[in-house]
Amino acid sequence: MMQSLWLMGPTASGKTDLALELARRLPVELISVDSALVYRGMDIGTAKPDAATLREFPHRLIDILDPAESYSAARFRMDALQAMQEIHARGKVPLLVGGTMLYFRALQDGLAELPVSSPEVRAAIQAEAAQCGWAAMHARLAEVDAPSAARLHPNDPQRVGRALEVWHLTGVPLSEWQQRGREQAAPELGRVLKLALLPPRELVRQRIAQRFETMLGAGFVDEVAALRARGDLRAEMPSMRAVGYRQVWEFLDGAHSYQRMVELGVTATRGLAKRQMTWLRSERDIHDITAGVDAAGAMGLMPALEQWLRGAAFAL
RNA sequence: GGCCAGAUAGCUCAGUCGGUAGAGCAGAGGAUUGAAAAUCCUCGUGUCGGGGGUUCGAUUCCCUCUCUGGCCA
Repeated sequence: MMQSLWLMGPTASGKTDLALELARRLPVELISVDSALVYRGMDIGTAKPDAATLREFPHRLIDILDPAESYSAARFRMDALQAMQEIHARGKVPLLVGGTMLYFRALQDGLAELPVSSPEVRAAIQAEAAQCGWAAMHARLAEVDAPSAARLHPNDPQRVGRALEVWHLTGVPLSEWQQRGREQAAPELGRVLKLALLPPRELVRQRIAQRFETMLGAGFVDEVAALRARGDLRAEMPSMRAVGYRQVWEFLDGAHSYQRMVELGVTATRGLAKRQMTWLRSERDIHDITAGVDAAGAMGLMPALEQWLRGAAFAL
């Protein structure tokens, strides 16, 4: 039976360092669970492990997409399951590490069978909304899919738009698709051991501010400038909406001063960490190992963790 | 030293023709099904700078003090 180790935590919680330490010590192979690390050329602002580290400890699902493309929870689910199978077949244990909680959730609980997004339909809906406003779009949704309209807030263009998109694409309301149930919650997933890193909020806030300065010192602005210079990327793309990238992009547009950009970037990252912690609070069966790492450091924790994993009948 | 303008939520400010005040941002909590580092929802009692006066009642009007800008010496 397949088994896997999951390491979850908000941004700047030390996930990467701990994952690398685990990879050094245990027969695991890494899978990234991160909606921004998938993009090539987005290295500094995503705090991606450097090239040498990635060579020594290959991560699946990093650098698999061009920033002009978009990824999705559903694609992640398929990609991750496949990577896990491959790693398992080699007699290793997949170690999934990351902070994109929707991806973890999709992997664990499955997703309803839904049509893939259509850029054309999506653009049409956007254009329509620009004309009549999202309140009207929400009202329109209520006519064809009352349950979804009731569930979704009129001010949530992303979800209202998606619900309309599903309707246009299939003629079947999103709520009905969802009612038909999620696809099998991946029985092949097997045994899962979830570890969580949840440092105190204040510490995370501090580290985020520090790290943002470090990123800037490492050439973050140049990185975004280079992406911009390609000419085919737009601020609305999922890749360029990533925390930090959006604020630097706006700074390069002249929308705000350098200092203001730093403030906005740090604040946006803190907001991200907050939302990640909200997910984590409702996550079932997680083992909070923060205290262990703090007390002993990743190195010191390892023997205890290794022993515990074996004690938990985890075949390593 | 004189004159003028300010002093209201952690920050930037609005406002009360006198009936003890509200936005944005920040912060906190929550949602989260092919964009998720996204998108959205909820939450605001604060000696309205200190003191005094007028008034039934002052954050609002008057006096005074303190502080901060600016201008003049």
